[in-house]
Amino acid sequence: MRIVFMGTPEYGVPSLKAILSAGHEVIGVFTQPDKPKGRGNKVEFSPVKQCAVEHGIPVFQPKRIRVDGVEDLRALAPDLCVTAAFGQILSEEVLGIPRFGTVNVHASLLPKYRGSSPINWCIMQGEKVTGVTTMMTDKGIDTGDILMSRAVDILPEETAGELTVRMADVGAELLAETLAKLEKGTCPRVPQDHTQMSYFPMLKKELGALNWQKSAEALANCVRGLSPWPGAYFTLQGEIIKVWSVAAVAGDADKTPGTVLCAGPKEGFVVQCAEGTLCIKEIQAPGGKRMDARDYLRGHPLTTKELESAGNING
RNA sequence: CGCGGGGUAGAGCAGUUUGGUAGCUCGUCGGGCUCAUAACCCGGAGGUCGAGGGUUCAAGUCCCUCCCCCGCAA
Repeated sequence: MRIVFMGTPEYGVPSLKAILSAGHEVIGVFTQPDKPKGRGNKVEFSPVKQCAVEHGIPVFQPKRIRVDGVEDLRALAPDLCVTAAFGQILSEEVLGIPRFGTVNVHASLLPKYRGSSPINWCIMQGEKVTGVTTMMTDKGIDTGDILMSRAVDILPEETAGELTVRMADVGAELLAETLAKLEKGTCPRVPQDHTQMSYFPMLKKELGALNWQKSAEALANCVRGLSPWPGAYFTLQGEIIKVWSVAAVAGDADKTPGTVLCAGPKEGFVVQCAEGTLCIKEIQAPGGKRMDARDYLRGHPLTTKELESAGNING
């Protein structure tokens, strides 16, 4: 088939490669425009664009595909469009261009976890299992008919970043199978059970503020689910401390949530939560690099006063 | 040339403003004390202060160049 692929971050790359190695003709790749990125504001290609360039595939980078990408897409006259974390919403006009429609590789078991960051939200909600779903895109957000899906276990300590890498591969496999079945005309297609749906919004920085009024368990999920981006954090002595890894410990110390129970190179860094206590393992101070919380405390000792007053440490 | 923080002992930091023989916490090694310890006491090793050049009687500290790390914004 003549396929147009749309995707942007790392997550989409395995899917693009899967389409290619399945022998399909990828006649164009749409990806987000190049933007100055990172330190020094250097312009960098998106991972998907990089892959496309390596394979000599024409790249299109409209600011808004439904406005200034329509003509390019129409000119390509694709049989099918495939999207995987493209980052733009397709209009009905765009969806109407490919003969056989548009297939999306979504990183959740639909109709649960619709939205742009399903992997993060699954972990934050404490899910043990998630999955990938291939679906026909329609005008709603992740509301189209389901083609195929495959479950993926969420490992106990797994971060969103790590899980994303695995999901991208599973998604690529599932996509290959879906395309094969579509070609043969044997692909299942069932509408979503909209009564079972859930939708989660885009990630915001503020989501990472650790709220000690929650349980240690919930906070641990939050840290995992927001790693590596946007990251969880709390403030200490006026500085934002990014939290990379923690461990929820059962048992209460009968203190106000937010109280630092201990903080030292030997004792470790433990904070009282609404339920249970949270051992803070890896942190990162402004301008510094990621390090063991105990290493940080060697150079930044907390006074007894700070140790005993709740509220000195908060989101 | 987007904004900013930083590179000092194995680890984390102070010291740089007001140049003058390098310090703290921890680890490590040796010894001691204790039923015991994330405990305590005594002693020791370990640093070309990111690199190069300059100013000076004297540079971690002042000036110039370069390399590397990190955060924000996007």
